[in-house]
Amino acid sequence: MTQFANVTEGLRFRVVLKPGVALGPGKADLLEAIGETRSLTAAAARFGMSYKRCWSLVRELNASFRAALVETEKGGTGGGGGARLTELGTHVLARYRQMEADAEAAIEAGVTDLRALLADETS
Amino acid sequence: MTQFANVTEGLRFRVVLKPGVALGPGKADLLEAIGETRSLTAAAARFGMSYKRCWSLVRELNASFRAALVETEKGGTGGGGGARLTELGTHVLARYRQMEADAEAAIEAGVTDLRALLADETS
DNA sequence: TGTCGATATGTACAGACGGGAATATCGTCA
DNA sequence: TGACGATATTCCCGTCTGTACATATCGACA
Repeated sequence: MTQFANVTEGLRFRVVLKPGVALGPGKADLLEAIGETRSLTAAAARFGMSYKRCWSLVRELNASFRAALVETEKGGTGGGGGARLTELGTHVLARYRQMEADAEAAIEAGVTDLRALLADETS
Repeated sequence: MTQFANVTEGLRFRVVLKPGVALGPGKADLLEAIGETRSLTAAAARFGMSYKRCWSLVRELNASFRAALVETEKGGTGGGGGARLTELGTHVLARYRQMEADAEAAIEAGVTDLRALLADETS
């Protein structure tokens, strides 16, 4: 149960911006989910991720960039708090998605080639 | 000491060919080193990597593809054995390097953009 | 035939990662 | 003003990864 079924056959890669700072599918998906659910708890639940991990990733992201990508509130509105993407967060996410698509297109031929060389399997 | 200084400032990404099979900078560098040193021990030492880890990665690679990427001999010739890249191994390595370059070019603009948004640091 | 140097392999141990649970904090609303 | 629901934070512990150590194996060569 180390890794769930989230890793499908699709191409997954992560961009290392700096030795300690990387942006990959996990964080991107999380940002997206936060933007949609407007809640860390809900976003985490979507992936079966623990709240703690979700919050750790958000903190990491916020600390890595010059401004927060995710803004949170504790008490209040409606339920009792919430989260939302900042403008920067939205921008970063969009950028990543674009890079993802670009890179995928760039190495598509190579991936096809390499996959043909893999050992036979039922997959 | 979990991560050494191997992760430079350059762009590092890994290609996931199949859920369990990934090809990244580590394995590529290792393949390259094996091709040059013709020895698992020497290749491992080059990165300060333990011999066992080196051998595990090689085994993993060989098992993943339809044929071995690295061929080894136990006793004999000169010192007492050795290793070398097969034709397939050479091909796979070359392919990966090409994909690496292509992808890097494709997302270069995005990386530049995102890096400009990182928190200020001495790096 | 015995030595040497490399591959091949298992065992034990240490550290990192992540999960779970418990707890604190906060602000709106009934 | 008290309850609720969400964020925020810490501790404990199991799991996994990889290192270190030890050892087996093998084949050319002196």
